[in-house]
Amino acid sequence: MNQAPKFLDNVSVDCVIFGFDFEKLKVVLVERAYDDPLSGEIMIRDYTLAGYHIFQDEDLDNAAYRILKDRTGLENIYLEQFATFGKTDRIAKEKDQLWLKLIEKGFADRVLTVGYFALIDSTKVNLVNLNSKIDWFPVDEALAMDLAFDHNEILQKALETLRNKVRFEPIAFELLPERFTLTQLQNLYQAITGNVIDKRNFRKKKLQMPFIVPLKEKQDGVAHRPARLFHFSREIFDQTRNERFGNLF
Amino acid sequence: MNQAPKFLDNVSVDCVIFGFDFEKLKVVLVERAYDDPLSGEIMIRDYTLAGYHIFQDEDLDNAAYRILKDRTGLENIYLEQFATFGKTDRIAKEKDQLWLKLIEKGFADRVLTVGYFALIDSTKVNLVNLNSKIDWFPVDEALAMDLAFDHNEILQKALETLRNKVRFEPIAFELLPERFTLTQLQNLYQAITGNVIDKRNFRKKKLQMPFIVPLKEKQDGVAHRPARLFHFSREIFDQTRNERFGNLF
DNA sequence: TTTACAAAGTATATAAAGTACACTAACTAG
DNA sequence: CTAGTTAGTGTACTTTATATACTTTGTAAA
Repeated sequence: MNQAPKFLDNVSVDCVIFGFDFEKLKVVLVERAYDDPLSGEIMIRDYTLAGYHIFQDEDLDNAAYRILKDRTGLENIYLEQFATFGKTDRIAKEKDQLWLKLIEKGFADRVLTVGYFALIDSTKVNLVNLNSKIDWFPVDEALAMDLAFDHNEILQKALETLRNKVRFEPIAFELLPERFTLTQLQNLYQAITGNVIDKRNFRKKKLQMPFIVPLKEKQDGVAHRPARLFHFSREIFDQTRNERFGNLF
Repeated sequence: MNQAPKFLDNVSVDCVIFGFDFEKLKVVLVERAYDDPLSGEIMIRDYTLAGYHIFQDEDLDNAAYRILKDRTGLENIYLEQFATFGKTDRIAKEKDQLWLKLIEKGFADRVLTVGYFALIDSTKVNLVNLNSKIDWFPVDEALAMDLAFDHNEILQKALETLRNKVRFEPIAFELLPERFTLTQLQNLYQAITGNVIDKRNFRKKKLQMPFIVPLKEKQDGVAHRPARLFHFSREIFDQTRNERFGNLF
């Protein structure tokens, strides 16, 4: 509205970047801090998702990829749009208004944001500080924090989408290194869904999925019997996919 | 950008309104027509989804509900946001540019649109002409037409979302009258998914779902043995829902 | 009132998938 | 060589999915 026409006025993108540390599901948050330059008083200190505005001549999906690359250095990452948030009061909290006044001057007061979630192998990434501190947080902790804007809601929805999708699509592998053990995979599913899974049944089922291919290598550097490594073959998955059609409510 | 600040500049909403005529899945399309006022030559004559701009002080979801009410007169309809479309060239086709120049003067040249799909009992609705003709079209025919803007893509994505969701959530009932026969339900599933379903297995399964409750009434006015009527009880569904957790890729 | 038509309604056997459950094997570290 | 830790495995049972064809019940027309 009152900005050089470099960005779209009423829309932004927020990325929920998920990772897995072999124990818990994690998410990338960016610190939002403002200290009064005179008194030094802490006025705002909290966290946001990784978001940004959209350039005029930029495809929506590309804006999300750009944010992801800027923050993680990574390209060719699993990235999926999951929802758009457009309540009129989504940036109306007091601290958010203060922030917009102090820092992000000149943007419209009505901004919808398009939410994307990314799944990354967090063993491969070094988060990039662009002026603001950035770090991994356990998703459950992040949800218990008072995040900026409506980012709690966005994170919650991203998590729900992930929980649902992981049941029907082979996307969990995006959160693991290329070579992983079945225990790691099981722990990942447990971390995402919050359910406890029976080990023998889990392994039986995975072992009969042809796209989960056993490798000759085993883990090393562990102080116990090393586990066999596996990898997920998308080629085999695509070839053998069969759309069971049981459920139909 | 160059409009009184009544609408958001860079965002709109499009509704994919699905219905079912007991044979095929249908969708509401709105005619987009422009005849040269001098020569009378037909310059544009095609169809769009039901869309509109978003008011400054209007929640995104409400914009979708408003569009739905304006076009169908109905409230309390099943409505779900499914995706946001933001390619830079999504309104760049020649006829779309012509349309924007002739009719929708003054809107930004970069507009993202948030897609919603609605499921309505089409026996209950009279579509409302607001200047433009509006009608039901079989979804397969609509997809074969050259719709305005990127509306083919939007419709396609809506259909995919519906096809997926109908397998895991009891939403198909939204497309039927309150009281329906099992054959109607089966035809609906077949229309949505494109699959043929075995009658005996289908009925066996439905009859053991406690939330599909048989009524005493039967069909009438049919020239053959009348079928028993059923209705879907959301209360029973909510009480008896059990989240099976088998699939886990 | 009989007959033809049309859709409703029904059962069983087999295969596949999900679930519950506890011990032995292999490796490392001290 | 012993203790500690995780890897790895099989069976019985239950539930769900799938394949398959004939009888019943109503209307309409002869």
